[in-house]
Amino acid sequence: MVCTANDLSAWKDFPKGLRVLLLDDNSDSVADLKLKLEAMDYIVSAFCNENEALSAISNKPDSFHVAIVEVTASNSNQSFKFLETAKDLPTIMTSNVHCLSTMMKCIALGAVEFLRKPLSEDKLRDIWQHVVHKAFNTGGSVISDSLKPVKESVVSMLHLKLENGESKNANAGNIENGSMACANENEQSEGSDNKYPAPSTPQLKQGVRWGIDADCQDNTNCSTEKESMEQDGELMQISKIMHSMLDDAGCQDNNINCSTEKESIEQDGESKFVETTCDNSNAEGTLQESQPQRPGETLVKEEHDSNDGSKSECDKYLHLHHKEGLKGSDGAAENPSRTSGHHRTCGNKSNRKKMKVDWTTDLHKKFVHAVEELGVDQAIPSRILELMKVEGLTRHNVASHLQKYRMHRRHILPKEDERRWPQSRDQMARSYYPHKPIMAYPPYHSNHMLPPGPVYPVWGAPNNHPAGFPMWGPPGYHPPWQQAESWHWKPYPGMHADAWGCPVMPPQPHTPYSSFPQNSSGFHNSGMVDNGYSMPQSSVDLHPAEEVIDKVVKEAISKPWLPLPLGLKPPSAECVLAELSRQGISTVPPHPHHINGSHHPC
DNA sequence: GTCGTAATAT
DNA sequence: CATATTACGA
Repeated sequence: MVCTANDLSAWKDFPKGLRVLLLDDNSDSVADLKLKLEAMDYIVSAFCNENEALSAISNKPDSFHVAIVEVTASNSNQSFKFLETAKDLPTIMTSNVHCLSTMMKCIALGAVEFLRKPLSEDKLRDIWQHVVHKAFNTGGSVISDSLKPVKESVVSMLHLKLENGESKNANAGNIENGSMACANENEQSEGSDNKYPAPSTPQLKQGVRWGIDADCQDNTNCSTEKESMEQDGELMQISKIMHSMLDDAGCQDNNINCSTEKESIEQDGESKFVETTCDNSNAEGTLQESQPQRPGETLVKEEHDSNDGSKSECDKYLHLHHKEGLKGSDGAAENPSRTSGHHRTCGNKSNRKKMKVDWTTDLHKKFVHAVEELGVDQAIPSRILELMKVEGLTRHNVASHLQKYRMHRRHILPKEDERRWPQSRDQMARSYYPHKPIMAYPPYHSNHMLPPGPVYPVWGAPNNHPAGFPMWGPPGYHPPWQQAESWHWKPYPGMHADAWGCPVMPPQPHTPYSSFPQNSSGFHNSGMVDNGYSMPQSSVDLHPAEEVIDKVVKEAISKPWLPLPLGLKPPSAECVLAELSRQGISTVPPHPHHINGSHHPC
């Protein structure tokens, strides 16, 4: 066993106290069995007569947890009668007669198992499984008091297992809350022989299996592979129980959804999903637009995706509720379907896993907004995540999105810059001056600057969204400051046309970067190249400066093959050589300015 | 451990 | 395709 010492101790006497009804016409056989069972700490009540046994259970239905009944050619009818009568008692049939039809009949009549005689200790040792099985398969609410302790013990043991063992799943602690209504975390098991009160409530018959899943009602998946395999080793059993519990927990935990089949539930705290899926919590349909639970808060919702029954696969997608209707914003338009679509998709079984975030317009807006608030350079996943306040989003999601976001910006901005400061390329390349024209380019520049024909791939191509909006488009609303969302390509339709000529920027007087540097006096020419010193003040806050510049430079250097900015003529080889030699000659330019001046030759 | 990045997987 | 995941370096 994979148990640790603790586990072993826990398991060791687990069955202790379980009451076994033994029925066998042969007194010798009975005595033998009784001894064996008692040696295993079962409490045995032996009967050699069906009637006695029947009366015993009828008088005290909850006196036993499990029964072992021998069936012989001669007493078969009585045995069957017992079986039928004691339906609520897990009954193991045993016989020397290994007749298939007899075995079949026993099982058909409700026997939980048929054991061939002789009954070795190995066969007897684990009969408790049936008790546990029953305990866990009884409708959660109806579980008998007598079975509760059993369940509790099992849960406790599983706890140990979970905690000590490999799969420490966060939910472990909650297991009992979820599925097992009655379980408690106490480890009370050992000790008295009466640990397990006999069953008092007639319970369901075997059929129900993992009824525990009750919570996950609508889902077919929930029951997926619960095939029956009663007599497997305890590992099997445990495994099943664990799964069941975990599933259950999953269903309840409204944070978690489906996972792919990677049963690993570890899933650390990071990813949680908001809308739970077990369709219990809140019907998204209802509240979706009505009102955000928290202002500005966005929920992410899942979409059941391809959860074909068989596969446990069940990717969900996060969606935000468009509750915060930004007016008219594109948001509304985009996939409405999802919003109200199906919710359910309970994360059944093992599925609680990765979800895809659907970066809808609104969600993206939030993202952008967060980025803006943080400042482009200070926007880091964790902070963004905080600002976004979108449940269910993980840092990874944001990081991933941020990565993409940055890439796009990089692609676009740099070009603009270069256009603006044509020469910069050479200069920078020479490591002249990393120093920037401080004028960080206002993010939105990109909007305007974009070449009429998208030279570069545009991020949120309209096709993405049904609505036809580029997700990036900041259609109506612009966050206070820079619209970093320059992402979108055409925030201001029509305006961008003049990319070059006029910065058609949205009126943003207060914006740090209110005007385009391009024309403005020496912006790049003089200022930038040289010591970042001189210029800086003018541009004041232009924070983006350094970082951005670096990026630009990097880009230019690393991707010389990219089209040069408009109006920029690639430096001729001569030019470059000349420049180099010049520098070489001049050695270290005493004064940066000097160098600058010499720069323009091209 | 987070963050950024790129490669890769889904 | 858009994202997620992973791995690696900082």
